[in-house]
Amino acid sequence: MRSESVPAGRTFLEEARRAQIIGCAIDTLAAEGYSRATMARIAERARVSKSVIVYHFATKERVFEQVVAEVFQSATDALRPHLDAETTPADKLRAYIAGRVQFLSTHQAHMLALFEIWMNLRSDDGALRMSEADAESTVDAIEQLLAAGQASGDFGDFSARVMAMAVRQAIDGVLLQLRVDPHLDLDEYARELVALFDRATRRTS
Amino acid sequence: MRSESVPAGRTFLEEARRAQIIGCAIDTLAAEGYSRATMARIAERARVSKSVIVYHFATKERVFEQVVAEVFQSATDALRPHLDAETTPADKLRAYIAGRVQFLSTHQAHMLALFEIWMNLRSDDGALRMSEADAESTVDAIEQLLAAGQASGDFGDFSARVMAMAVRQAIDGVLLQLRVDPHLDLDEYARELVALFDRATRRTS
Amino acid sequence: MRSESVPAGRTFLEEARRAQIIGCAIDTLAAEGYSRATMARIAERARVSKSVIVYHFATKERVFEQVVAEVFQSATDALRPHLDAETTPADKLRAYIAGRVQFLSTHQAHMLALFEIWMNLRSDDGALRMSEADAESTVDAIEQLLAAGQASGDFGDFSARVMAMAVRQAIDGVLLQLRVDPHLDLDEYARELVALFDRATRRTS
Amino acid sequence: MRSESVPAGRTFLEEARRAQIIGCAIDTLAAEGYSRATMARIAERARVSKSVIVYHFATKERVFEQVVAEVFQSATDALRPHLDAETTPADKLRAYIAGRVQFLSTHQAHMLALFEIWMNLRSDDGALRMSEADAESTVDAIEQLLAAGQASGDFGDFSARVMAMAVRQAIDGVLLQLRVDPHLDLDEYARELVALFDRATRRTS
DNA sequence: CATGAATGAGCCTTCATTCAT
DNA sequence: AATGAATGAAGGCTCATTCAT
Repeated sequence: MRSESVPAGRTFLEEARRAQIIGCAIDTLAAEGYSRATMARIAERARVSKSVIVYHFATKERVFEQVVAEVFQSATDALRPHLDAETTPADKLRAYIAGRVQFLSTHQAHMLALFEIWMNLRSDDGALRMSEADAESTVDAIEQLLAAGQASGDFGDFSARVMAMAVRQAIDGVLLQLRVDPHLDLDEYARELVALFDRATRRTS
Repeated sequence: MRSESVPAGRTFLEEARRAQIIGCAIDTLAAEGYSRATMARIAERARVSKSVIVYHFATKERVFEQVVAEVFQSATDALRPHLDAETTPADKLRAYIAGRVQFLSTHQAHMLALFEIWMNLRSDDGALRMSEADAESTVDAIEQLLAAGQASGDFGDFSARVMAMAVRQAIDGVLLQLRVDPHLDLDEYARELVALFDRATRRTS
Repeated sequence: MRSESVPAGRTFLEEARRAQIIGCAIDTLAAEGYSRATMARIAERARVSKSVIVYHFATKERVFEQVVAEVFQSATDALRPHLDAETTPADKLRAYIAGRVQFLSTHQAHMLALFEIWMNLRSDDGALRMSEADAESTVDAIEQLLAAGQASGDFGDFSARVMAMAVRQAIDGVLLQLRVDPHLDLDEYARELVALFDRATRRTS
Repeated sequence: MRSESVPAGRTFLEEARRAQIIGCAIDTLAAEGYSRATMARIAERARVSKSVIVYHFATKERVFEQVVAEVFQSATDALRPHLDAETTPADKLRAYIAGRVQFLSTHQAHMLALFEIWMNLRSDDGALRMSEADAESTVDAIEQLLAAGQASGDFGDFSARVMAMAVRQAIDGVLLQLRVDPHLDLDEYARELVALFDRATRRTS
C-alpha cells in the first residue's frame, strides 16, 4: 500500500528499528516536550544506545522529519475513509471534525509530538521549519472544503480562510485540553464542535 | 494595585532594569523561539551582561514567570475597558474577540512570547508549568461570559466550556497565522471571527 | 609597542589567561600532535576546564589561529634584528639561515605547533587553511632576498623560487630532525646549512 | 621477493581487495588529509562496507602501515633502475634527485599519503610511529651516497648527514609546493634542484 | 549594582571497533 | 568473504548558574 514506508533499500529489520525509534521519539516528545526530547532520552526509551539512532537516521533533524511524515500519514489515512463516505459539504465538514477529534483520542501522543515539532523545530537561521508546509496543507484542505460548500450554496457567506483556521484551531485545542485533563469526554467534545461549526457555516435563510 | 510588580524593596532604577530585561526576553522569545531564548541572547539584546539578569531575577525560570505575569497584566488591562463598555452578553463577546485580536496586533511579540513559554516551560519533573494557570484563567473567563449569556437567554444551547475553548483557540490561531504572514488584514479577521461566533452562539429561534 | 597583542577591550588578566592557553595549546600540539590536541587535553595541561578555553576563544579554530599568529609574531620579531644587522645579500642569507635555526632551538615547541597546524588545519570544505598564507609569506621573503642578490650580482644564476623553497625546507628539516633526536648539535647544523647555501648561491666565476 | 606482500595464506582475490583498499586509503589521505581519512570515508571511496576493511586489515593502524609499506616499495622499485644506471657518485646523486622528483609527479597521491601518515600516525602513548623508520632509511641512503662520494674525492667537504637531510627536504618540499600549485613545472624544478646540489656538493678546486 | 571569569552537565555527532549472521 | 547493526568513548560546543570582585 504505502510504498513509501518500505523503500527499496530497507530490510524488514531495519524498518522495524526505524519504526521503533520513531515511536519512542513520538512518546518522548509527547511526554517530555521538545526541549527534553534529546537523542539520549529517545534512545533511553528505546533501550538502545544513542548511536543506534544516528546509525539509522544520521541526524536528530531527520528523526523529527520522519516523525512528522509518520504522523501526517497516519492522520491522512485515518481520515480519508470517513471523508469519502460523505457527499454533501456539510456532512464532509462534520466528518472532518469528528474524524479529527477521534484521531486525537486514539493518537494523542502522535499529535502532541507533531505539535511540539511544529512549534519548535527551526533551521539554523532561526526560521521555523514546519509552519509553512503544515499551515498550507491542513488549513488549505479545510478551506477548499468550505469554499466548495459555499459555491454549491450549502454554506453561507463567510471568509473560508478564517473559518478554516477556526476549525483547525478548535480541533488542536482539544489536544491542548487533553494535556491538562486526560480524561476529557471526547465524544461530547466532538458533538459540540460539530454543532458549533454547523451553526457557524449554515446558510442563513 | 499591582502589589507584586513594585514591592517595597525595589528602587525605581531596579524596576526599570527589570522592565528592560523582561522586554528583551519577550522580544527574544518572539523572534527566536523558546530554545534560542537563552540568558546570553536575552542579555545581548539588552546590551547587558548575563550576570545582570541573574542579579535581578536569580533564575531563567523567574524571568519567564515575570514575562508571563507582564503579558497577562497588559492583556487584562487592555481588554477591561472594552469589556466594561458593553452590557449585553453578545456585545461583551464581540468586544472580547475584537479586543483580543486588536491586542494581538499591537502586542504581537508579547503574545508570541507568552505562547512560547506556555508551550515549553516545564518544571524539573517534566510537567508543564503554565498550562493550568492559563487554561484556568483565560478559558474560564470566556466560559463565564457565555454561561451568563445562556442564563439570560441571549445565547442558545451549547457547551459553554467547548465554545469558550473554541473562542480562545480561534484567537490564538490569529497569532500563529501572523507568524506565517505578518501582513495579515487583522480587521477583516476580527470581523469574521466576531460574525462566526455570533452565529455559533445565537439562540436559534 | 605591539599594539596588537593587547587590544583595547582586553584586560591584563584576560590577556594573561589567553597567553597561558595559547602556550598550553602550543605545548600540546608539539608534544602530542594535531589529532591529540583536543580542547580537553589543552585544558588539562592548563589545569583549567574546557569551558575556560571556549570562554576566551569561542572556538578551537580560533585558538589555533591565535597559535599561528603568536608563532609568526615571535619568529618575525626574533629574526628582524639579525637580518637588519647585515647589508650584503650573502650576509643576509647567512643571517637568515642561522637566525631561523637558532629560533628553532629556543622555540622548538612553537615551531612544531605551527607545523602541525599548517599541515592539518582544514576548513569545513576540506581545503587546507594555512598553506597559502604561510607559503606566500615565508618563501616569498627568502625569494625576494635571493632575487635582490642576483640583481646586484652577488648571487649566481638559479631559480630564486626553487632555491628559496630549498632553504625553507632545509630549515624545517632541522625541526623534524629535532623531533627524532632532541640533542642535535644545532650550531653545527646551522654552520653546515650556511655553507651549503653559500656554495649553492655563489656566483660561479 | 616481497615476502611480506603475498604470504602463503592469501588468495589472489584477497590480495586484490587489499590492494584496492590500500589504493583508496592513499587517495583519501592525499585528497582529504589525515584526520578526514576515516574508515568510513576510505570504504566509501572503495564502494565497500567498512567491515570489509576491518576484515582484511583488522585495524586502521594496520591499513596505514600497509600504505607506508606500499609507497616505500613503489618508490624504491621506481628509483632503483635509475640509480643503478649511473656509476659516479655525482651522477648517482643527480639521478636520485631527478628520479625522486619524477616519482612525485607520477605518484603524487602516494607521496602525500605517506607524508600524512608520517606526520600524524602515533601509537597509543603519543609517540610518532613512522618518523624513525623513515628518517633512518631515506636519509641514511642519501647520506651513504654522499659519504661514498666524499671518500672517492668526487664531493667536497661537508657534513654528509646535513647535506642528506637538505636533499631529502628539498624533494619533499616539491610535494608541499604541488599541494598549493598542482600545475607546477616539475621538469624545471628537478633541473634546478640537481644544479643546486651539484654546486653544493662539488669539490671546490 | 554590575561584571567577568569559571564551571559542569548535557547536547549532537563522529568514529574505530565488535559481533552475529 | 562480506555485511549490517550496534556500541562506547571521545570530540567540540552551549548553557544556566556560581562566585569573587
